[in-house]
Amino acid sequence: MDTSHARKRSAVGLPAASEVAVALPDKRPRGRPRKTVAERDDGNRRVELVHAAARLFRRKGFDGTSTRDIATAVGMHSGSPFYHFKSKGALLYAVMDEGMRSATLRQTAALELASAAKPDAAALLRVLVRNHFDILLGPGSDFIPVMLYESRSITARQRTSLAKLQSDYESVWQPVLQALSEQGRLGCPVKLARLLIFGALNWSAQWFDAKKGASLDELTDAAIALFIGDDPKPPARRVRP
Amino acid sequence: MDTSHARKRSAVGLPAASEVAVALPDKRPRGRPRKTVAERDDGNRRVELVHAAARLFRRKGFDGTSTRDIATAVGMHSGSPFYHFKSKGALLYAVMDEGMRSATLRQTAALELASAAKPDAAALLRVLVRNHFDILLGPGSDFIPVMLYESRSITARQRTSLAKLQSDYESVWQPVLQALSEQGRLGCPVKLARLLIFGALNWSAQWFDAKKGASLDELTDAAIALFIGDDPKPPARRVRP
DNA sequence: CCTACCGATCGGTAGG
DNA sequence: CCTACCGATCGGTAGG
Repeated sequence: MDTSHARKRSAVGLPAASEVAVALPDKRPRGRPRKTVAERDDGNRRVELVHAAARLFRRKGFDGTSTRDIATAVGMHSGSPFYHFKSKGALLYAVMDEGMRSATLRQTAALELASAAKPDAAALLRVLVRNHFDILLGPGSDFIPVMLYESRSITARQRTSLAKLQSDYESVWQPVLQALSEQGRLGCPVKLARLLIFGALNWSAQWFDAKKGASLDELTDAAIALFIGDDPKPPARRVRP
Repeated sequence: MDTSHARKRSAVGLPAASEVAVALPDKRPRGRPRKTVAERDDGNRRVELVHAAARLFRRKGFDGTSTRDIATAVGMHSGSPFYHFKSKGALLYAVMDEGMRSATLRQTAALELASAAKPDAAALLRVLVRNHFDILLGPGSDFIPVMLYESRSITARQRTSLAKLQSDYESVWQPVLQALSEQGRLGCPVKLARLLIFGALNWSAQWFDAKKGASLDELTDAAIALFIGDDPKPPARRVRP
């Protein structure tokens, strides 16, 4: 995990004009030192911006975050984010796009891994739910909450693109829910079940506190038990004695 | 339902200065006509402001709504809302406070009404869920969504007051959930069940569309079936043949 | 990516 | 509740 966006540019930049005093004699290699290729500006300043934006958009909302806030968070000056993104809205969309793609990839991988054990549908749902909680509440989990709670601020065109990504994410769940429904363990139509279940999970972003209350494992147990009943499931494993 | 906030004040106000030409001779009863007592300004301009604020805060968010937007919505000029509320944040809190009090009152009344029939806990849960959907998605239902999705913008002190009101609302549900839990129909601890159920319900504010898809009755059936299983429940009643 | 800046908008207030 | 206004802040841009 890259945490380099914590450094402040100004701390290693040129001295302020006021410190340079009058005019320097015209030596050749003066001014801003040319960066050796890919030394500082290896192009993932863009990635840093997206991460900082995700964190701030989540904490203060899109409208409550200024592009200056974001610039400051990565040690840039106020106009510089617009060198990387043509607008504040483009930054928001980048957060959402990255969040959705990464979430779908993680779920697909988790499902593939779990499939080796020939699990039943309930076990697969458990995998999806547990992963969903991790995506939503785990470390560095600002992207999906922003996606969920700031979608009001994207354009119609962006909304269309995002709907495609959301549908990709849903389609990972679809066969699992379908199987459970056919086993009579869902209690209501698949489509409504998906919406209600996503709601129950997504809402946790509003109240979950990693430092107290249930763990993500306990949360997963509770959700599965609530949705598909008290069927075969491992005894509640508690980490602390 | 009062819809008078749709009228524009300017349409019945004084002509603009440019239309009055030079100086009028000093007749006595000129200028703004004195309103007969309680004719226009019967003090519920405040209520209109809260309603307009609720609608706008929901549609555009707190930070995305200007006090000028709200003033315009009720036919006031830009500074006038501050005659009724000392700040924009006070308006937000008024929306949330009103929303929570009204929700708790409605649920308490519904529960009292239903209790006449000596219903079991599942039937009571159905009443609460159905009412919750109505509060959240029915006509004029902007207050609770604002409360749910804009709480980031209130002060710590306001948050404390609001927590009390939220706890009042939860305590209406508590005995019902407790009873279901004791009957072994909940599948997980009451506290987690409440959080997950509220999540499933509250999330509907993000996707529910009154003009298509399930009705509130169907939604209620689905939610109950998902949470407490396929137990005694009336056959799904469809309005359309 | 910085510097310097622009026009627009915002919450809020004084004084009537 | 209106009028007239203020200082602050905002997204964004030109020009380097």
